[in-house]
Amino acid sequence: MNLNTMAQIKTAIPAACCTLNISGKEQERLVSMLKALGNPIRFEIIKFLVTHPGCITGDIVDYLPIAQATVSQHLKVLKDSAWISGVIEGTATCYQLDEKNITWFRSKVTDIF
Amino acid sequence: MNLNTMAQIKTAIPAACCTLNISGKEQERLVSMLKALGNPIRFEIIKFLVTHPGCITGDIVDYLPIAQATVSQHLKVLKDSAWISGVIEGTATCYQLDEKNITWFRSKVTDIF
DNA sequence: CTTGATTATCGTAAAATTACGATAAATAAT
DNA sequence: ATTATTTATCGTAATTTTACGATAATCAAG
Repeated sequence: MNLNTMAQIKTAIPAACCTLNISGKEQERLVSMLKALGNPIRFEIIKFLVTHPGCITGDIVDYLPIAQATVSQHLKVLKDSAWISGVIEGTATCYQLDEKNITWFRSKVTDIF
Repeated sequence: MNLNTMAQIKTAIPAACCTLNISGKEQERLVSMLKALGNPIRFEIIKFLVTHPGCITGDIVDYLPIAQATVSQHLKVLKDSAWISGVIEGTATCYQLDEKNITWFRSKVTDIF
């Protein structure tokens, strides 16, 4: 195959703006993170944690217009998808961004898009 | 405020790995895109379109293990969130990635994460 | 030990999503 | 004109998500 043929192929099948070169468990993990963040309340929680690292559940409950039980449920989704981690401190739980996984998310998105 | 005070603040409130500097309509748009992509079937459709640009609905239906009506519904979600665009060609519809919006998505993610 | 504070979980209701078959609409082919 | 092809939409069922109050569990404070 010479350069001319390559050029023809490039004309026939234009290069996409992204590769989406991902599969298997990595893809599942990424889709899970996308799904978790694709909710307005959970997105706000992540934003809040940027400016309030190590805050406790009650702080987030005070900030949001929804019930404590619902906030706890959203926190669980964010924890399960590895956006955040929680550290039990006495009777409270301190939450913070899971920087390692967020870095992974960022690099995966920039890799495949 | 001198450098010493700055250092103290930096110790007290460590810089987060991300800024999440987004709000309003932009945030809504991003959350909508995240939500749409946070579904295994729709993620597969986007992957398929990378290697099959301009393919028609029927091609995607053949590729996926779900009914035509369901595929059409997923395509609508992807269209509404601007991941893809469709061009009617006779009785068929050709779909392709919405490169402009995908580029916007990529740059927003790299901006705020 | 009792009380108060904090949070996760349970049970459940409401809303949204996902899925399908059937059908309609639009165009192409005969 | 009739028939075939293709896709979107409608109606609806099943599943999942989201939300809430009530409760249980855990620890701190008195």
